[in-house]
Amino acid sequence: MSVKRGENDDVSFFARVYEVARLIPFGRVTSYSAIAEYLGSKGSARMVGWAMNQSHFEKHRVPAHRVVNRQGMLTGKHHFGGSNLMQQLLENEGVVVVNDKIQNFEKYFWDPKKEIGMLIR
DNA sequence: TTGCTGACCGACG
DNA sequence: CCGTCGGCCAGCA
Repeated sequence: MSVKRGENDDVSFFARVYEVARLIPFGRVTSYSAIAEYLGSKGSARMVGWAMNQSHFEKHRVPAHRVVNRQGMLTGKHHFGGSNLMQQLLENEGVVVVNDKIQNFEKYFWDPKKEIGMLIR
């Protein structure tokens, strides 16, 4: 009997990523690894990025532009139509981006493990 | 089933 | 500072 990896009782790994991504407040950003760590798979930041890639197929719009890498760099901007749309969206929310990198990243950083934990508490 | 890729991360030299 | 490598796991040929 094969074991299905990445799937849980009701929600798949991807669905969880989308769910967390939608919880990111306006004007806030987080990282792939932060989401991965929140989901219990710290080393699977790549899967979060892959999920973001597939997020465009989701009915509800996922704020993928609020998800960047550990350094606060817009590594996934190339997947937003090929232009600097990702940067435009972030700046529209008050986030300053210079040379594809978020300024004061720690200031805007939204840690799901921490923030959501405070909500449920 | 195997092998490769990928919007990442950390370690190593 | 820079390039390279291993680990992580889902999807695809």
